Amino acid sequence: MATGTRRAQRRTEALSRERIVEAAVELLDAAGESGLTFRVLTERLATGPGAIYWHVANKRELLVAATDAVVADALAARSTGSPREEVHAVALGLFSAIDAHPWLAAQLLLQLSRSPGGPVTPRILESLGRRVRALGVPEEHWFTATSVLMHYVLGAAGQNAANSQVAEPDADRAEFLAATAQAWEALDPEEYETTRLMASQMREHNDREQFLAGIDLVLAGVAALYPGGRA
Amino acid sequence: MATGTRRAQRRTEALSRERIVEAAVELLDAAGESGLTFRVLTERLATGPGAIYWHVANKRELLVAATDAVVADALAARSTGSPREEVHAVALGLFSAIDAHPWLAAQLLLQLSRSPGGPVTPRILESLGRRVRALGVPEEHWFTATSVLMHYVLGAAGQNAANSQVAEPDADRAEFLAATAQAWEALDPEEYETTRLMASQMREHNDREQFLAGIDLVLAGVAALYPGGRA
DNA sequence: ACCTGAACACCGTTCAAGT
DNA sequence: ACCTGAACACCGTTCAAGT
Repeated sequence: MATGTRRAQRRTEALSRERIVEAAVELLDAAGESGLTFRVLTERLATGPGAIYWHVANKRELLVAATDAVVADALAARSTGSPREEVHAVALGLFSAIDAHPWLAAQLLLQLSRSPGGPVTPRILESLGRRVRALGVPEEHWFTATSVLMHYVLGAAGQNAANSQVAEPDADRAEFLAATAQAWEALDPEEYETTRLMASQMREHNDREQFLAGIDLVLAGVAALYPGGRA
Repeated sequence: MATGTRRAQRRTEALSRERIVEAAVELLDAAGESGLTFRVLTERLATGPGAIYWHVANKRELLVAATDAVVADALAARSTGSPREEVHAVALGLFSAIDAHPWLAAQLLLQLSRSPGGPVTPRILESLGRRVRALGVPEEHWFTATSVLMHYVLGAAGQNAANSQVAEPDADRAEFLAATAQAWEALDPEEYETTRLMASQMREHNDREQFLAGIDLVLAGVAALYPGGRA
């Protein structure tokens, strides 16, 4: 079940940027961002650091490439349906990818703000923006509507992923949620009245259904501001 | 204008957690997250690393404390007005704080997902959640509506902050936006048709007005789903 | 109780040298 | 063109020792 420690085996294949990125994703999946190290990567690929640096400029670029590879894969499936259904499909695709690769959320949020010229931002903007167009939003508001959608999708999916990130996917996930809810309920009743009341709501939250409720809230706003569209 | 290099001067005051956090914020403001180092911090405070570790458990805790201090300050002002106006005020307060402390965005996003039991998440949830309540949203939907609002506010503000982060606030900001827009316009016309069309929209975007347009989109969704509220 | 500072284990990155 | 591996500068953190 665990990714295990395979090393120095397939020395037959030559090193390539692709194989490096593939190994990077495996390391990230297995141990999170701190698990990706040139030392470990070097051992896994049975080479020296210089070999990796010949194919990749630096660690930042490697993280961008790993992120882009996973996102491209997550957005590859072409859905067909009403614009609303397609938005759901794209959002769930990203949700699932982040759930399967918990390190992805932080990388996406960082790269979105730090290097919007990189490959990842356009990929996500295009997938969502196309459906926003199809909803009948006027062109000058595409960017606003798409931005709201994108930030919610990534933020909420990231929050969800944190829950499964701890350890085993099932037992600890509920435990993590319960611990968070408890922390909120222990807050000062006067200063944090609303948060305390939201805690119970939060305890059984964070699955796909709750996630889509947020999407539909945004879509309701779109429909209200731009009537005549076809959701 | 620059924060400059003051060091080893005020040795009179004793070391305290407060002074350490204060110095940490200064270093983060001056040089971003990579500028906060125990070596530099140690020099600035004219002590050894052991002294800092006596007041603070580790670097993560120091970042949480620095983030919390800045956010608490940003949310301190009590606004009065319609729920919609108050949501605007809270959102702009966070927007301004992130603009003034560009490292804040990444920290908020990380802490939101990695440690929602920490002090920062409840602070933001409470500020926004209280106004969501006032909008007339039924209790079982407070969390959804507040989440959408929160993720958009932090995501969009973070994206905006990246623009001023580069160097000088004025000249380079427009330059950064233009470079991003150009990168998008250079994309493949078939695969990225919508992103290319959004590029021009994006070029003069990212100020307060555009930011608030996203907020109003969410509020329109709230009003549509829960009529009878008073925005 | 609070601080000192040398030491430890580790990191990303470079670069002369090989093939 | 592609790879090796020792070395460099730096990091967060620890801990015996001081006051």
